[in-house]
Amino acid sequence: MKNYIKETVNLSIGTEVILKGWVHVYRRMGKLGFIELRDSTGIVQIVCVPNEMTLGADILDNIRPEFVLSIKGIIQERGEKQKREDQLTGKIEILAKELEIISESATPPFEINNEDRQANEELRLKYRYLDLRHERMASNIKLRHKIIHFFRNYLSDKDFTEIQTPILSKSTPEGARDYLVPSRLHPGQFFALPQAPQQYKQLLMVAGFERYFQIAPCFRDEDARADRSPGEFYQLDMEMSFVKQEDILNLVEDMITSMVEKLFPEKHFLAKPWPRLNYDDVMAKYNSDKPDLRKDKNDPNELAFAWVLNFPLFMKQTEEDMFVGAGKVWGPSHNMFTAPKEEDIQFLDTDPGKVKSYQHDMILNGFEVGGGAVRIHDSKLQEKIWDLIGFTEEQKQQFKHYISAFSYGVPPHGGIAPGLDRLLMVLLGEKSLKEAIAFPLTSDGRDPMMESPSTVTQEQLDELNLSLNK
RNA sequence: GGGGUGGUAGUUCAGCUGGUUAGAACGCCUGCCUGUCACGCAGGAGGUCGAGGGUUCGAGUCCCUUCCAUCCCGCCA
Repeated sequence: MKNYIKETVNLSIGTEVILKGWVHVYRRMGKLGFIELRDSTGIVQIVCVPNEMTLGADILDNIRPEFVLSIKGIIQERGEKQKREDQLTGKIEILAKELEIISESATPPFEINNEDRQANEELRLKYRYLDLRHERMASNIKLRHKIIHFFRNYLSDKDFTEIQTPILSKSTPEGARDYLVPSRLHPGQFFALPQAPQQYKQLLMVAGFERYFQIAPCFRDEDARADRSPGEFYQLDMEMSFVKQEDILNLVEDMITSMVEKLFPEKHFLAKPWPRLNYDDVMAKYNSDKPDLRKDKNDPNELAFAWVLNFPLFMKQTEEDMFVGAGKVWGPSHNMFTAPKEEDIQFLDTDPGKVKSYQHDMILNGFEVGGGAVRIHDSKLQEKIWDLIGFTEEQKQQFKHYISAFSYGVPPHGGIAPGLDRLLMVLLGEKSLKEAIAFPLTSDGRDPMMESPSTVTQEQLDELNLSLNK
């Protein structure tokens, strides 16, 4: 076994340790060698004095950055002039006794130990396994883990059950373009990757789980933006039964607030509790449904969370929108399962544009970091909504499982799905989602490291009954 | 699909109204150095200036074509 570098500060002077890790920086002072050794927990200085070494003194000339080394040595206090108060291990160093090269490294295409000089994004992604060695990137990915860990514990303690829903799913006429997966066993038929586990989580409520969550991958075949990954992204998908909108907002607000206070203690909230704003007011005042409410945009630690409520249930469609039902004026402003406010149901027939919904958006510093709703749990009302947005009988048939399920006792339910990537990006103060994701795609949906997407063999295509037309 | 910006050394970039052998920093290689920590010192290698064509006595620089990157719009219930 090895010792972790962060342990060395807690062990007493004179303790023998075995450290294994990467050469972060190597400085040669004649016969002396100073290695800054890096492992997953930190960096410590190794002092190599040939006279003191029983093994490896002869290889001091051969050491290069990013070599993997094994070092046996003694913890010693640094001389007064050598102490570095700003570093975790700055008061100590390791006097090497034995040194071995475990693995050599080619010269990296960019510098690992210099965060200031950043290579361009495509090069970083091509060598992502090296880019992730940068302290900032590693720290981002570890924080992502801590956030997910916090949410899991928080929700588990509140009787939520984490459930995995299928990745191979069904194409339905929802908002975004689907990723399709051809079925080999059923020629001519396709799975779709889920845009969100929307129907599954509602069916889990029908099943009686009452409280569900999932760290859910979502797939949408749309072009990227700075705050929108191409292809896939992760949401903390949640759904609860027997709740009102108020209950959902309170629970999520407490969860996010607690997480931020624990993991980002330097951050401060512009307002607690979060403001709850009307969609109409927000649009009138800011001309955006996700306004940046910060008072001081130069303060990197200011967090302006807010809820946006009372969205219209429908939006007028232009001909080009054509959500479904060609020629129909109204389309769902969010998703078609969102419940209308009870007091507005009377307007469904006469003035649909007037109907407000139980949609709730969570916004932060100008980003939408989560959205959800209280759902329709009355199948008659659901069918009425579908008629209004112009669903054909054929389209309704694609949801017959859903209507069928809703005939067997449905609890009132609702939920939300905070976007993990985007939330993390804002909390980290990063300008790109890619800084919050271990292996992101480029903006045009490629992976320069794996070189995906890629062509496949004719045999694979034949087996799937696919042919490519030029 | 439309628009903006960019492509020069391994990396990040400079290179003026076209003019000798295309530069800097860091990285890399060699040598020296027993307390460095942005180590230092001395020396060195490294370039199809994205590609193709054109204008010109002469093109990294101007023009055309094309490829690539990146951002925005469309799109994203």
